[in-house]
Amino acid sequence: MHAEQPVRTGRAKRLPRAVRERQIMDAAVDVFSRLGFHAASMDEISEVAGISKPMLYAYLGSKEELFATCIRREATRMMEAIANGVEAEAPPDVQLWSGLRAFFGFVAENRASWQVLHRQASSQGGPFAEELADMRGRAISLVAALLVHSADFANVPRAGDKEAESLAAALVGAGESLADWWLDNPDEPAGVVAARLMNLVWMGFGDLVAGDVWHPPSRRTSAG
Amino acid sequence: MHAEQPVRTGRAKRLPRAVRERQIMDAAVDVFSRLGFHAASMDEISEVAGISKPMLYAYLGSKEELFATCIRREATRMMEAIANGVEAEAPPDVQLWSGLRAFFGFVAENRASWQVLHRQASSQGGPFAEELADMRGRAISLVAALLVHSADFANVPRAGDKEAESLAAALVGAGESLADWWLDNPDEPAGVVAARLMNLVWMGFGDLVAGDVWHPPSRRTSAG
DNA sequence: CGGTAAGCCTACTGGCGAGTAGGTAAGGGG
DNA sequence: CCCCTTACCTACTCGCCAGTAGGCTTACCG
Repeated sequence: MHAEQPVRTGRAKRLPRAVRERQIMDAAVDVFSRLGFHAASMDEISEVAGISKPMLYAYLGSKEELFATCIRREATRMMEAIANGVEAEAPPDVQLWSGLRAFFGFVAENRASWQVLHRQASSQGGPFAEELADMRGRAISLVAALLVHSADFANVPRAGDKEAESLAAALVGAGESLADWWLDNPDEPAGVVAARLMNLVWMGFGDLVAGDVWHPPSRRTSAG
Repeated sequence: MHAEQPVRTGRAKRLPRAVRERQIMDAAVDVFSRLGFHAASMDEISEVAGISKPMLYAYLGSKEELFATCIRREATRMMEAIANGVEAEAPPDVQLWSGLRAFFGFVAENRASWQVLHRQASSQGGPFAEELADMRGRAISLVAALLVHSADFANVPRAGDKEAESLAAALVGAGESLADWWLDNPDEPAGVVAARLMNLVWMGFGDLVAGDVWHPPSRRTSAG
């Protein structure tokens, strides 16, 4: 978690704009993630950021603009983390596995980012939902493409696009939900949780209850 | 969807309390589902309900109480719909299948209820989250129990409770997410969407891309 | 060592919305 | 037919919060 320093007695130290903007964004993500868009006040954000309210407006514009900017930044961070984690040249199951691991790794180290993305953004009807739905749509498309590629890979007639997309939506939702559950039950490392989801979606309950599980290929990459 | 009559010119007709309370609850679910808790105003709810604001307070208490009551009512309705749909004496896969079908059927016919439950309630930090998390927890426990039962059924050493619970959380999340996706892509009937999720979680991608699919019992005879 | 611009502040306004005070109709039992 | 309880209303108060006006201070550049 972040440990913002709310010690704001008197005037704040003079800092270059870029640095302040970063601080403000960090504070905003923190507050939005805890309280949600409406319940969060610009006063509180400015306090957490360690500056006064007019600075918020001078640098980041209105509350809505600030929130949208937060979503965009955090969404980009997450997508990049996942993209960096995926082993693009590996077979489909390993691609999915590496993607899941990267996702849970990101959530583990960015709880606030995750909360702001998953809970807050999706429940506000404003222009934020677009921003968020857009990123979510890209994630779903990515997974859907992977599914279609899996079918090609296995020399099986590819399913309809709608079917792949709906399955991808279900998988993305399962990941989100499991991430939420994990925040409430943080006993186990990211890899274990990711492996569970991998087994669920790749093997299915039918195989799991029969004792068949999916294993990652024996470690070929030292990066693991 | 509901078609509330906002024709409120002058005094409302005199009605017994129970009937009014019902109308108010319907209006509240409608407005909360569209706007979320904070953005919804008591003025708008009273207007949609066709009565004046003090009646809200006289009958349903504060805004928070009203919201909590809405969640409780809709959650109960949904759980009952699912419980009625599940074939309790059937084998595990059929139980899961019938449960999924009941769930998607409920969502299809109660969009507003679903929105209020899934999006609004979970994102408010207040006492509502408890109400909602409670029901969601019951749903997850139910699914987890089904999973454990599946393992017993198949004579396989049962997995840890944590494992079953996390898998159940993933499944519930997949259902929620797929339901949301479905609302944006309402081309297909509930049964088809339910069948997709059933296949995903029971067979897994690994089997699906290999061409193995799960069929409901009526058609299973020809497959075996 | 001044001038100026960038960074920062205190102290307000204005509106929206939760919740209430206090009063008016309408049905129903005596 | 009259009264009283229950249903219902208009018209407020009051606090919170987004957004702003207008002024102070400090670093850097010439």
